[in-house]
Amino acid sequence: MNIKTEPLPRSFYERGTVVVARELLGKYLVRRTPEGHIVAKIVEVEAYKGPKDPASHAFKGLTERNRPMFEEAGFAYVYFIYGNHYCLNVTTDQKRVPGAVLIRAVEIVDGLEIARKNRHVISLIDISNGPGKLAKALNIDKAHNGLDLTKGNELFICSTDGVDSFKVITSKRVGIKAGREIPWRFYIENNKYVSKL
DNA sequence: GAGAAGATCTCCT
DNA sequence: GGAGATCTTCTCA
Repeated sequence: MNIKTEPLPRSFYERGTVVVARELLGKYLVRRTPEGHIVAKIVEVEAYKGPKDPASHAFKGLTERNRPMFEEAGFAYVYFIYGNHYCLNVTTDQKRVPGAVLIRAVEIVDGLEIARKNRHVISLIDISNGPGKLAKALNIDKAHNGLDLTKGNELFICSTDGVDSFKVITSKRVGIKAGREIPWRFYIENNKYVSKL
């Protein structure tokens, strides 16, 4: 199986948020840094929408913070939370229709030494099995907020040539207080990098 | 301008 | 299994 170097096109992201979230599983997140590149397979995601989703940042309408969710699809939406952590999202759906997919966990397949250095942990799994962890491992912060993921620059997402078969598990979202009952969390079955079962 | 809450992680028991 | 860390953003006065 070979990883393509072409970023996914804008049209991939300009669909319903839940569909995009599901299809992002098994895709590869590529991060280019001065020290080298890191490639990470996406193994866990959550979908967040707009006015009908009480857990979403866009629930109460447009603010300066959630603006990327209302803009065009295929951009990074990075926000800072709990005084410690960044979370990486990908914007989806049509312009003015808020939507984003939170990338919750990845499996690093290349550039492991760089990621490990960013994280200061020994355990392989602990490097990237959570949204705050993977952002730190890939050295992603608010400087990447609003970055276009279809340009193939320092951060983008691409697919693979071969067929990577896996089973997708659907479950309820994690770490939120409102909208818990909506089953918009998706992950790859039996992947040990998934944050919680 | 102040206060509260938050899509989490880590350490401690 | 539980609580503290720690700061940005939003809301209200």
